[in-house]
Amino acid sequence: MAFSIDKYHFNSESIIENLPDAELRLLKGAMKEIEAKKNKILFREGTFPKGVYILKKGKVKIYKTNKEGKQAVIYIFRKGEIFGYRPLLCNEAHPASGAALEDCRISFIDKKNFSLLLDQCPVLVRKLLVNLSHEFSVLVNQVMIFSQQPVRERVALTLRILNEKFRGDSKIIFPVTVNLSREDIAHYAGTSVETLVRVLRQFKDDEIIRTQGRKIIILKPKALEKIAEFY
Amino acid sequence: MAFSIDKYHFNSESIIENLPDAELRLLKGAMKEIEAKKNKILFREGTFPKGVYILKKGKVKIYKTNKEGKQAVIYIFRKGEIFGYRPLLCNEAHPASGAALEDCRISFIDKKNFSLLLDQCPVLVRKLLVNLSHEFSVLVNQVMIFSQQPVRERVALTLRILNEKFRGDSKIIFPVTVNLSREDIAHYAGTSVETLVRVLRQFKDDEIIRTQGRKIIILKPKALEKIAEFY
DNA sequence: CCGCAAAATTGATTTAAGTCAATCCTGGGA
DNA sequence: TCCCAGGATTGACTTAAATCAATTTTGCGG
Repeated sequence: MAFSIDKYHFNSESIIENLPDAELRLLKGAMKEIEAKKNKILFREGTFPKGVYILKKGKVKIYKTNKEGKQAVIYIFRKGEIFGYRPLLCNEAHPASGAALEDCRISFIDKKNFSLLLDQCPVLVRKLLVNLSHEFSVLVNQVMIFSQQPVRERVALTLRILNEKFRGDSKIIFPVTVNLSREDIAHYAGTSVETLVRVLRQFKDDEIIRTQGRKIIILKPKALEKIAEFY
Repeated sequence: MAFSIDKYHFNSESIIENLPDAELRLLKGAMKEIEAKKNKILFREGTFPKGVYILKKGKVKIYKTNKEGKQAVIYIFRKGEIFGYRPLLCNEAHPASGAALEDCRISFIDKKNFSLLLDQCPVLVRKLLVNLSHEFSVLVNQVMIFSQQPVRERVALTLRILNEKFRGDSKIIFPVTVNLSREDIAHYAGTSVETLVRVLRQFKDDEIIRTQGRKIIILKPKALEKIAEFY
């Protein structure tokens, strides 16, 4: 089976894009524009959701903190992605926290409006269902990787995913510059900072990546796919 | 935060239970009863879904196999649970395989009928959306655990989950007898058979569990929760 | 543009858990 | 009921990755 980034990437942008006019109007009407500075926490694990977020600019990380204070990054959202609606749908607390990795611009739909939207927009409901199904597959893949793959493979996959997250809108795929702390990357790959750095060094020696200060420039995303490929 | 098994357990039974009469009739009309002997593979990872399964009797494991042939058990379904509909909704291949752990009786709804059902049953669609949201939270928790927790904690949680899966319908909660191969349990906990057995030995010495042949009798599910609790 | 605290890197050491190997048990089939 | 192959268990050893510790780099705030 060939590598496909879709197995590890949600791409929820299409939800809003292909909505019928009537539903789109309702959706836009319910939106409120908000700003979030870098490091701003949008919601905390264990709290009940206040609404839905659609990211217009910037990046947001979803993470869990264990009792020793160690973080596990579950997912990173890029521009265009919609999030925070899941726990709202099933009336549960957020299973994880969300924080801005960069200065963000966000369209926010509050709980009440979102609930009304769901009643009035059957196409939206179906689209959310489809999206959630795909997101689920992504998580299944992630569980498998964490439970089975060694750190080199995990880091390779993480970088390949970040390549997707940090590439611009243009079709020119590389080289992509990833601007994220070693700590966040390590926690995304499920390893320690030191171990991450050692793997990065290997990749540098193999000329798969290059670094510029703390930025990582991905030279050969295909090579990363090859390392991460387990099927 | 107190331990709650719901964080690790889907409990999709309610989907069918509280459906309006009209939708329930449609659903029942679309169902076909099938049998599956122990070890029968219902669907294979990478193939396209043929329909939806509602488990009437027995247990089914969902698992992925990596290129070295090693399995990761993602989830175990018990009587009453509905599965296999996710990839159908988003038109994707199954991300994992499904196999009967015991002789099973299953209600099956084929792809075409299920699609018709979705168009005619808005309540069902909403219920599936809610269920999927909850399942997602469960997976998020699982990713965190695998990426951060040591093997003792993982095994404790796995046993606590199996306690839930193998308890009967009665409200008498314990002692529950878990009848599953060491291999399946190890793959569920994301460890090797030998390591699993060593942890089981500790739990036996601590009188948290007892074994009878290959069966595991869970004496103190609360103690397992305590070990598994990370929040 | 300078200083410095925080972040990144590298090296040394420890440790948790996997692997390999040998033996024991057990439950299903003849 | 007994046999025995596959499953479970235990012990010895290896290894991957975490932790600890010291040093270098970097980019932000004044």
